[in-house]
Amino acid sequence: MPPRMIDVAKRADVALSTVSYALNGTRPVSASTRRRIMRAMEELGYRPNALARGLASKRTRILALLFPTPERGLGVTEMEFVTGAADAAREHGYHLMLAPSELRDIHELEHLTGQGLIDGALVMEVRLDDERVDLLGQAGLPFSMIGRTSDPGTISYADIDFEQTTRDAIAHLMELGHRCVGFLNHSPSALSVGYGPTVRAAEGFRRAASDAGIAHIERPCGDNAAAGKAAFHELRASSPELTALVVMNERAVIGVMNALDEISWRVPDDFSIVSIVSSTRVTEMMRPQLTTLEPPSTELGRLGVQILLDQLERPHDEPLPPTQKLLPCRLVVGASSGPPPAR
Amino acid sequence: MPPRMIDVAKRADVALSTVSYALNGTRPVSASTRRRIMRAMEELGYRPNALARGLASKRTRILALLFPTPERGLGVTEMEFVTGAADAAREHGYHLMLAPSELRDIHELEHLTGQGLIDGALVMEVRLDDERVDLLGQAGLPFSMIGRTSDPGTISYADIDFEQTTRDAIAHLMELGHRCVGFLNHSPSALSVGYGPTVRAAEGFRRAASDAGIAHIERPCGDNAAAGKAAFHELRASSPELTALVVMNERAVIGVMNALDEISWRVPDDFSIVSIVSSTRVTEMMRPQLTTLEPPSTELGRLGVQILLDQLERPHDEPLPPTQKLLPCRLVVGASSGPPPAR
DNA sequence: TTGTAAGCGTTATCAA
DNA sequence: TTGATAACGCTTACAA
Repeated sequence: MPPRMIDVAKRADVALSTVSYALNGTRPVSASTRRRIMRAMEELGYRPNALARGLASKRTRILALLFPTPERGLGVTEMEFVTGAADAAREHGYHLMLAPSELRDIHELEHLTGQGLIDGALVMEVRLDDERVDLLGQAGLPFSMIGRTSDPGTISYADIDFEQTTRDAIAHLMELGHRCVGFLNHSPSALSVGYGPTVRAAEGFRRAASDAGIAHIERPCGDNAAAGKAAFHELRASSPELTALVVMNERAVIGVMNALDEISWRVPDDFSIVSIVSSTRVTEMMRPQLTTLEPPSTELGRLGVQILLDQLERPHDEPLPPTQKLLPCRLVVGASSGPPPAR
Repeated sequence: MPPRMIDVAKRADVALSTVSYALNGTRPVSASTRRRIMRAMEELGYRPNALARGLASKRTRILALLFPTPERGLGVTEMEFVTGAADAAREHGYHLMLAPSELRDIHELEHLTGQGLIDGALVMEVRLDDERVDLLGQAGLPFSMIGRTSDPGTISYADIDFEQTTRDAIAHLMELGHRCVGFLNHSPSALSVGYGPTVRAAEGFRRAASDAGIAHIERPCGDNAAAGKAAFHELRASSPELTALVVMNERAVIGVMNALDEISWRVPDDFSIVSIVSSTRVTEMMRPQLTTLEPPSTELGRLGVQILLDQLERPHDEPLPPTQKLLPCRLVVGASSGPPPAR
């Protein structure tokens, strides 16, 4: 029912193929015929059929976004990955398809790649050792990651610079005078499955603390308020000299605040808190507003797509050096960090 | 390079079409040939090409999710719409494509619908009067809404029951003894562009208050803490008898809490707050934890897809009564609502 | 129950 | 600079 290319061709009085060439610029077309063709297209309200085009050209201009949906649901940061990626894709004339892939059903991934529906994939929530990445590699499907495996090799990625982020958090606290800073991480299970951010933040903190010449006290912590509260109490019992905490756990940090309340410590007078890799959308909701190292989530989403498209649109014979980028978090000073108490 | 249907046919020693019929169940195939075909498919690792299938059958099994990205970004609730929709789509063997559509670029929508790429669309963030909805209607593309226009007619939708939600909020507060309850809504601009939830919540609150025989005091409010704070002070100045506030504005509610702090009022002893249509993911982060009417976001996303698929998979000759569903929010009692003070 | 063949709407090769 | 026409990989009448 919608006009086809042949209809345009007839109306412009040219061959079908000429319309195709005019449309794609794959071959020179004289200015006058091009004009006629364009007019015909306008008049008919012609839109090229994406399926037919994809079938014939073997390029669909569709990208897949692989995102697992963890038990707890996704947060603001993840939403920003998605919108950033979707925006970037659109700007480049691509579509973004959502592929909710649990790590378990690798079959769905095979299904997806085998369908010939997508030109490439963007992988979110990457683990240090990630089957999906292996599979995509085997499938020969171009892809990039938001995050990275332990050994990315020649795979392109955009990730947060956790080394820098933990360093910045410690530096901020040391400038304020703190000399004993703890680190509250994500859950033990995130750590044990090798979730990238969890592992790298721990390593980064360790190194940064050691470089700064301060003791490093760290703990994983369940992703909920109760766990955060318990963790704080334990941390304080075992390390009473602690004057500040770097927290990479949005759900637990509230528990820490509650624990402080319980012992009538005020933030930041008696204790300082810096939340890392958490959106200000969230930390603004807390009182006092948390000092935060905010991840460039939207930017990471955009970058992930750009990196992928670089691969896709590079001529196949050229060498393709992977693009691997680490972006820093931005320090947003709130009201949860101040000089240590004179105890 | 990947195996095609003809390869399967040859290996199973049947005609190409028989493979197709076996695959789709469009026509009876004897058990034995079907077995041979299945085996051949397995052995070859055959995956049907989605593009070719779509081109020939005029059905792609791809759904579009239309979501505008407002200035402030999307929140947890919106993310849940997305994951719910994506999950439901996958369960039914469909793909979900993200179409970040600003209201302005109606052209992109035309582009999308004209491409023959999608079977139907799911529209998010619907306004009372929404061009996108009009356009989809004209384009003849099946679609459903999460939310609804002022006059949905025969368009299928799943939306929050704002009437019920505001009623529940007021009922909760009245049970506690409150007799003068105010309502803090979204921004004036959301109201003026006719954003569905904003308008309906206001209407719902008005009716519920009137039915309950209490005064209704309401105000729109900018989506940020400063505006929330100012709004509270103004509200209190003009209506000093207020003992509680129903708030449908996640970003402003923190400002209200700050304002209460300023005048040394404690929550809930001196003043109660009920946050409506906001995720517990967010209200759990606040101290005291807010009493909330939590929207069934994931469910709405799922339902939106199901409703759409009902339309799509119904035989075209049958009459198709639209499915229009309103879902209630769930009351989660936190620590921000209690009996009114004995002033 | 199975086979044959005509599309589906493009791209891209080969000629002119 | 342009035109025919063979793929692309499948669905679906129409025949047998």
